[in-house]
Amino acid sequence: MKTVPHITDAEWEVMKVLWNESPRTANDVIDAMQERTEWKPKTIRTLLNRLAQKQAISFTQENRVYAYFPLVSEGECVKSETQSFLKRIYGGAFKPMLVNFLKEEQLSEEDIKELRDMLDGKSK
Amino acid sequence: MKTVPHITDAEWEVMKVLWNESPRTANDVIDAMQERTEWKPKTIRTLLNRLAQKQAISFTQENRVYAYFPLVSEGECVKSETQSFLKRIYGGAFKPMLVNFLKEEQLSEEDIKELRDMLDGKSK
DNA sequence: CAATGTGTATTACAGTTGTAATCCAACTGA
DNA sequence: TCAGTTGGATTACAACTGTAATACACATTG
Repeated sequence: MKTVPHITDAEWEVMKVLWNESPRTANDVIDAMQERTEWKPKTIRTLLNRLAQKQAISFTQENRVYAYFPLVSEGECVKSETQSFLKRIYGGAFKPMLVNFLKEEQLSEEDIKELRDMLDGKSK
Repeated sequence: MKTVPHITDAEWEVMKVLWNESPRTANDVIDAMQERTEWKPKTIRTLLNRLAQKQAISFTQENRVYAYFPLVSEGECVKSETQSFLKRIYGGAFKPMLVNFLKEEQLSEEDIKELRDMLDGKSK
């Protein structure tokens, strides 16, 4: 099973941009990021570098410009982060978390219906 | 709404011990921890100190010995950590996460039944 | 009372993370 | 050709984390 590198909070924002569309040049990423954050361009370049170092992304070079693209899928990362979250908070057990969430969160009538349909799909 | 301090991975293990039973002396905590981790006693004391500093726990003094107890409940912390997790991974939306989980995770027939019952309880 | 043990307080130290600034090489326009 | 601009590489730096070790103060024992 492929292990995905650990992606930090700040890095995650950059990944989202690349998952959304790629390849993108550093400047494209910077533009996209500045619609959602206050980060300076230099900061975003740092994050791109770190992500490339840890092989979460890579790039192709076109003249002097790099175009970045993800090496790991959003699904993989979500799964991996979820696993460690679950492990930390709930000792790894999935159902207790669900139970807790369902207790705590407010869901619309449609949400509930949708979830129930999914459960129906799961049961044989 | 009360804000809980951020509790790190390592600190979380200590909190679990105190949530499980408190107050406990440092040595009690250390004993309990050593059943589950390899951490040195000094390490655990450091974690207790840091937790006390950030007011996640406090202590009473009995002669020269401290007895520690949580200042924040497990529920609060779970909720708070879950919020930031959700925000980071799913942009804060709860249902997409559930949908994803239900797709990914394998649940027993009883689990599914239990969840369905909970959903029934939620819908008016 | 002196040495030893024990519990707490202080200090250590490297790796990670957030958040950039500076340096350098190449391109571009005058 | 020279200076400014621009993209990338290197460096910065403090806070937070994991993981302790050392120092200190009080208590106990011989």
